[in-house]
Amino acid sequence: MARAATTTDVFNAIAEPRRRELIGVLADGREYAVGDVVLRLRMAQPAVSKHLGVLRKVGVVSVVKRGQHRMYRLNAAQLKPVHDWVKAFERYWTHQLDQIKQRAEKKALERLISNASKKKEE
Amino acid sequence: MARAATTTDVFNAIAEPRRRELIGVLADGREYAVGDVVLRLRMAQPAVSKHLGVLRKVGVVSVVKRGQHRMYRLNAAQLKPVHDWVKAFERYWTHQLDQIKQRAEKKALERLISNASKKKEE
DNA sequence: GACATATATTCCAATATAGGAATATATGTA
DNA sequence: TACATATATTCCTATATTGGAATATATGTC
Repeated sequence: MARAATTTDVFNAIAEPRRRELIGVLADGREYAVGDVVLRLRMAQPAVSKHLGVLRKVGVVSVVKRGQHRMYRLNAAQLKPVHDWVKAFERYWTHQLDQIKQRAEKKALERLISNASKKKEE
Repeated sequence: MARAATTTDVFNAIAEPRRRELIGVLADGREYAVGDVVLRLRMAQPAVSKHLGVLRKVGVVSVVKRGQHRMYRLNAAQLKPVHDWVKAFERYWTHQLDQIKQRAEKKALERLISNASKKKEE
């Protein structure tokens, strides 16, 4: 089996950094024509069209035609699954200094143990 | 250019659902041998080893040898970039009912406008 | 040493990609 | 109609992937 298509789900779609940049441009909630994005990101037009196509397929952006322009708008709600998933790990880095210290000490201890066992094994 | 390697960064690494499942197993912060994960997820052993290898390369898990076992542990802090990125869009879905209503109305209005302009263009 | 267990690595196949270049398709305008 | 603008699509190439099967590499135990 090959790697899952980028259009499989949001996780695959946002793995590509250019697409995250695209989303960044649309992040203010306003609609943008393809050309606007091309100018802002200085990306080739076909690249922008293709990336927007991927984002559209997973529902992260929506399009409406207006004259010869296609106006793209962010559909941020589709990013929620990513947020939900990663939010579960929030506590590992939000808990303040004392926690960080605790973890540093724990890590140092683990390193000692790890090194000790490595030496034994070599 | 081909798609970026899965080991390029966390975003690419977590795009694969099996790897998110792996992370899910390690989510309690305890360490697990490869065999433990194989049993829990009923995945083939080589698959587990490979996926853990990817996660290790991007720093999401760490390993220590212990006897014939390799104990993997989650390094959740490495997931922070994902959290930071997606957190910027939080407001789009966390704001309560009245906000959702507002958005629905806005959307309905936009749809009217969009349809109107579509009709003009056809 | 012989054998079992735990894990990693290699080889294979099929597949989807991203970018670039060229081209096609609308649409607007004179 | 002819031309310009905006956008999408097609074709190309190089590359990395995932899973499976087989195999290699520790390590533990008798």
